[in-house]
This record gives sequence, structure tokens and C-alpha cells, in this order.
Amino acid sequence: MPEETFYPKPSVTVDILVFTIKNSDLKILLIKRGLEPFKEMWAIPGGFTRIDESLELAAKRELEEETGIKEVYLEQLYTFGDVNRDPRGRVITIAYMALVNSEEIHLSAQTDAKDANWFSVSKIPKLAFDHNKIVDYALKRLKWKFEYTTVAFSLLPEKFTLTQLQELYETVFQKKLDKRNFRKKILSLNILEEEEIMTDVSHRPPQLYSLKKRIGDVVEIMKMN
Amino acid sequence: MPEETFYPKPSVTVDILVFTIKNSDLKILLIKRGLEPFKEMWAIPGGFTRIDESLELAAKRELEEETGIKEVYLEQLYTFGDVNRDPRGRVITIAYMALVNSEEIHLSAQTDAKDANWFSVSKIPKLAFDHNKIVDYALKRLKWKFEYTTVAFSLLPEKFTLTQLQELYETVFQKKLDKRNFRKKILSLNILEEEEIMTDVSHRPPQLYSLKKRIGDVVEIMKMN
DNA sequence: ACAAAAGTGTTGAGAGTACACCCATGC
DNA sequence: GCATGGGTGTACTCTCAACACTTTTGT
Repeated sequence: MPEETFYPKPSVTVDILVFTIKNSDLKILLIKRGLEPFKEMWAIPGGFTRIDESLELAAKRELEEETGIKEVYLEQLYTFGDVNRDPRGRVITIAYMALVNSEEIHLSAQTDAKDANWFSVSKIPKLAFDHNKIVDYALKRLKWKFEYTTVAFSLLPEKFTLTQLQELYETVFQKKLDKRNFRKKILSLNILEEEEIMTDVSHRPPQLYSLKKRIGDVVEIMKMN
Repeated sequence: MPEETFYPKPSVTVDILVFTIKNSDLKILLIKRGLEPFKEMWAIPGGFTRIDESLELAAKRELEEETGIKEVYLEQLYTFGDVNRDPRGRVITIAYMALVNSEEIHLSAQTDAKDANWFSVSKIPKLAFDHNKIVDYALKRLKWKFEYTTVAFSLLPEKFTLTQLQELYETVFQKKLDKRNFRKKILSLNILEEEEIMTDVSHRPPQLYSLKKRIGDVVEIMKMN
């Protein structure tokens, strides 16, 4: 195939699946579409890539526009390129997953509350385009990553307790874990640094920890069967 | 960001990392570029996507053009979209990995032998564009998939011996494995069907097996440390 | 003193690892 | 009968899973 031949080019978008924990529940950020097609339906936030920015930068920019957040864990998920996934024409989209600590979020002023909302991943409505498929894919990947890497820690504050960490895993996997076994396992991995002890709590004060590794490093944290 | 705004579109290509086993060695198919830029350098086979075919179909088409093979294990790897990865302009590429059984390959007549060759993954030359980075990524993913899924079986014939399977893992991981432990582990997974016993071999005739599961199914085959 | 969450150990079962010899066939 | 790969078992270690009570603080 001669490379100089010109072909009509598809449009290229990035979609960002923003996850956070709110009210002990795993949530995803969705926006309400203001335009046809799928006007008024919920969709994954995203937008067209610009010619002079990398895909990752495009994802970061879109994320910042929606949430005001700059520093997050961001990971490319998959590229969806079926011919008819967008009725407007040929559009391929590169899906990214972002994990944000909900305390740091301020949904952008431009994006008023009616148009953007956090949805529990167990109650995702019917979405525009092939976005339900994309969310399903992201959830599978998220769980996989929780089992085999340190990404979970991106949803916790810098210093955290083992109970917070355990609750996070219980939330994501919808499964109760044994406290003693969980703590024994995590501590045996040697990935945590002891910090100070929390004060001003009306019960036995817990030990705070921080992560020695970098977010996303491969460590077999916990297999969930 | 208004969706009706027009942006210049990037070009979109697919690259296919074709792996096979030849001479007890893991090999990857590379082609020699006939055009600038990077003329005469080796590169990963690929080409531009067409407006009316899905990404997966584009990858399959390119693969068939190069190798004549239709039925293979094909998996999307990652999308590379740095701004300057192609000196001709903005080109993003979706990388696919294909695993082919070398007995079924007939490198296409169009692609004469001078222009396409199998390279041992331990001796990859300097490649065009960012293709070395892409190969590195693919190798990591390949190994990961060998550990946790049944993809390895796509490199074996329909019916195979446990020794063949073991040699395959030893080749990919460059590591000797204990025969007794390997067989015990594999058989305990309950993913193999006993077939007939091989005949016409000048030693004790081995048991043939076939795979009960589908290629790519998630099964923790063997952790390689 | 009581409420609330933190913290802690032992036992049994199953999986992984190390290791060496006999078996069935063709020539 | 010998060369060639095929096939097999046991003992030890380590990890995982099940399970309930005591500790520390604030009010």
C-alpha cells in the first residue's frame, strides 16, 4: 500500500473515565450531552484531540476542563474504532482512565451541576454512543489494576490508615475482607512507611501510613476471587 | 468545547506486531521500508486505516497482506500518539499483536524476502519511528498474557505434547522449568483434553492434548518469577 | 462505664519447589 | 542394546483462609 495515497481521515477523540470514591461508593463522572446526537443523554466526558498535543495531554486537558484537577493517575485503556459507533461519521476514541481523590475535586464552573454528575458504578444509566461498553471495559481494568498494582493508593490521601485502605478494596470489589488477614498481607508487601499516629479521634488512634512505591507500580497486592 | 468546531485531523495507522516461534526462538516480523522517511530501515508492518473499516479489520487486512494468514489471535495493545513520532506529520498508530503458528505462514508474494524478515526478539535492530518502544511494550504484554491467559496455545498446533508446551514457555521466558512441576501444574488446571497418542516417533510415544478453553481465556497458567 | 474503631496470633489446608529415575519406541 | 525423548512421586516450605477478643481513646 503506497503511503503517499491520501485517505479520508477519521476524527479522533479522547474519552476520560474519571473514578473516585464518594460516600463509600465507587463513582464515575458523567456529563449530560447538550447537543445532538444523543442530546440530553449521559455520556463519558471527552473531546476532540488537537493536532499539536499528544493523546495523553489531550486527556489531561479535558480532565482539567471538567474537574479542575491537574495531578491524577491517568492511564490509557483502549481505543474504540468501530465504523458506526458515532452516527455523525467515522470517529475513533482513545479511552483513558483517571483516578482522583474526591477531596481534591471542584467540578468546573463552566460545567454546571446539572450537566455533570457522579454516578455509582452499580447504577450507570443508558449512555450515549458505545459508552456503556467503554465503562464496562474500564471497570474490568480498574479491578485488575487494584489486584496487581498500587493504583488504589491514588484514591487515598497521602497518609492513610489500613482501615481506609481495606474499605477501599471492599468498596471496589463489593466484598468483605478479614481484617487480620488483610493487614498481615499488606504489611508483608513492604510497600508502606509508618508515619505518625492520628490524633483527635474518639477511639483508639490509628497508625498512619504512606506508600513507599510509586502509584501504578506493579505489586501483587491482593487477589480477589 | 463546541463539537461542531473543525480541527485538523491526525492520520491514523495500525501497526501489527506479529510473533511466532521458529527454531525454538520467539520471532517478530519486520519489514524493510522502501520509502522515506527511514528508508531502508526495519519497521513494524502496518498501514493507514480506511474510513469504512474498523480498526480490528484494518489490522487483519494488513496482516493478511503481509503474511497471507487470516485466522490468528489478534489483540489490541496500545495507541501511540506523541506529536513528533512521525516526521511526516501528526500520525497516531494503534498497535496490535498477532500470534501465528509458523507452520501456517507464507510470507506474501508481494512482500519479497528481502523486504520482510523474522527477527529474534533478543536481536531487534534499531527500528524506524518509535517502533523499538512499541516492540518493548508488546513483549511485556506478551509475557503477561502468557502467564495469565491461554494465548500461548495459539502458537502451537491443534494437538500438541506437554513437552512442546513447556518448550514454548521456556523460550518466551528464557528460563528452564522443572518437567514434573510444569506437567503437574498444567494438568491441574483442567484446561486440556487428552487426544490420541502420537505414533512414528523413535522414542516413547507422547500423549497429545488439545485445549478445552478458547484462546485468550483468562486462566492463571504459570507465574514466572 | 460505654461507645467506637484499632489492633493482634494460631491453626489447618493447599500450592509451589526441589529433586532422580524408569519407560516405550525405532534403529 | 542403545539412543531418544516421555513420563512419574514425595517431602518440605510457604502462603492463604478461617476465626474472636483486647486495647485505646473521647465523651
